[in-house]
Amino acid sequence: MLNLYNTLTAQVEEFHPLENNHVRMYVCGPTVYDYAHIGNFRTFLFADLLRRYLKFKGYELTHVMNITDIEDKIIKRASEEGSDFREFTTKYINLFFEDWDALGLERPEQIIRATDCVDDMIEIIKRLDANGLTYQSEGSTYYRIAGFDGYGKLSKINFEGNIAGGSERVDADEYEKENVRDFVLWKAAKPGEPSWETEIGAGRPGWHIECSAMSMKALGETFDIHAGGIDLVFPHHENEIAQSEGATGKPFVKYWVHSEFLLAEGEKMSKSKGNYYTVRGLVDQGFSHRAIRYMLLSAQHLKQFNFTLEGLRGAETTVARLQDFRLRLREAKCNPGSNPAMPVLSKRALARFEAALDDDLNVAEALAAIHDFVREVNIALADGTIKDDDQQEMLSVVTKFDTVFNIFGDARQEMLDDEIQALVDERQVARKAKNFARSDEIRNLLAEKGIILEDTKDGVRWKRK
RNA sequence: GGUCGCUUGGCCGAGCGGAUGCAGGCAGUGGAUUGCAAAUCCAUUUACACAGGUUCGAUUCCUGUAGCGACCUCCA
Repeated sequence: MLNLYNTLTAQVEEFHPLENNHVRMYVCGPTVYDYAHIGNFRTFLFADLLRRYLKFKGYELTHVMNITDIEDKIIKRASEEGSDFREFTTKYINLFFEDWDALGLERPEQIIRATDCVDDMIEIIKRLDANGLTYQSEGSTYYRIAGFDGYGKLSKINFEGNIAGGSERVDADEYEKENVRDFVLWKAAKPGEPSWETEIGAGRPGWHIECSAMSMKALGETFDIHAGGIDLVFPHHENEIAQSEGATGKPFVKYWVHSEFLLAEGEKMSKSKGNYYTVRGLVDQGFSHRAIRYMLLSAQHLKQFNFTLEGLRGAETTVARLQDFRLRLREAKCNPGSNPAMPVLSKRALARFEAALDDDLNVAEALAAIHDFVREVNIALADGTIKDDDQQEMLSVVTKFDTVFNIFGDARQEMLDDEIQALVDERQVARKAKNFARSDEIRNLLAEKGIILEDTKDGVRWKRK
């Protein structure tokens, strides 16, 4: 049984889908005005892990993600570039999914652009209006939070002792509002900005309305899981609840799950501090996507996690070890038959793996189960105690682990080109003849070409640096 | 100003009131293995921020201090 910490109830709860075996999940996606950074991807990788684990548990899944493609920064940057905002955002959406795919995330069943759902937003605003939860001011439409009883139930903010704008992040662009915490649903059109002609006037969507519209359109008025970064709890998700429940009168989401912030070199990532990392920036430095994936997944989502380059170097080694392991296991020449000790070993590893992830996605413990399994199988491979049938079973265990983590890499062995193969063969001949001078010479030569050799009892193996 | 979280060995990170594992990974060191390597395996170095308190016993609970971080309408 999967247990998850639910921000709404502030406790760990057993997960039960609302509808039989079908899980409906919504994840707040990117705002596309720049390259995504690794902090963004921590959240998406967390959602990917949850997604994959739900499927591992046998649930059917409908996972929806939005793309925010209309917003102040987008408008500003697009106009600085002199491009249409739609073209501008399309460019960054494509770049975003290049990173997404390279990091081995599965695509959600539906990906929706905010600007493709303007009609749905208007419908919700009209319903809110009918329920007396909106008011107009200077051409914009606002949400009146005083009219919604449950306001604050997610973030549990004590509004009494709080100073609106106390965070120094004051919005300079203030409109006339009845209450400082009221938020805009529909912003009045301004000259030079994109806008839509609608029943409630010309304008563009507020930040929060898109997620209510898209999630309910794709998943229904009540669904199972809503995920996102911790910073979205307030005000974004609080306001989504106000909008959705204010419109429908039904509970919006059963389980709210949030991932904590990623720190870099011990501090909040920021461009000015020089600890700001993008996926492609790290790849340019020679790091692999798989190591980045491993690293960002290696700490539980409710913990702040400190990203360091040293740690990433370590992840690189770890991930190479896992890939080596899978390859070695696949290629091992085992004797026929089976060893009854082996299934015991894999059952124990899988049980530990699942128990760990059931415990609010304790990835550290799940990875420990994987690493211990790898070591135990390495020993069995060296001893020759692993037989043909076991080999297949062990490989399928690895595959099971990997459906959730996707960190072992591709076990397919590519072919060497003829010239290199000839060198490898020549070296084998030299070794048989105990001509080690020539043998080492060839090994060094291949190393320069980026080919690392391993002499094993089953023959020579090679891999690329 | 209000609310909250974290602090574990060189680094990243689990975990628990003491009885058979002071996880796991990375780095280092020593060893096994290897023609030598690589890979693998084995061993291993003052670990639980600081000061009090509760307890027979605390790294694990409580209080305070310090540092770091989060939210209080840009933010994953």
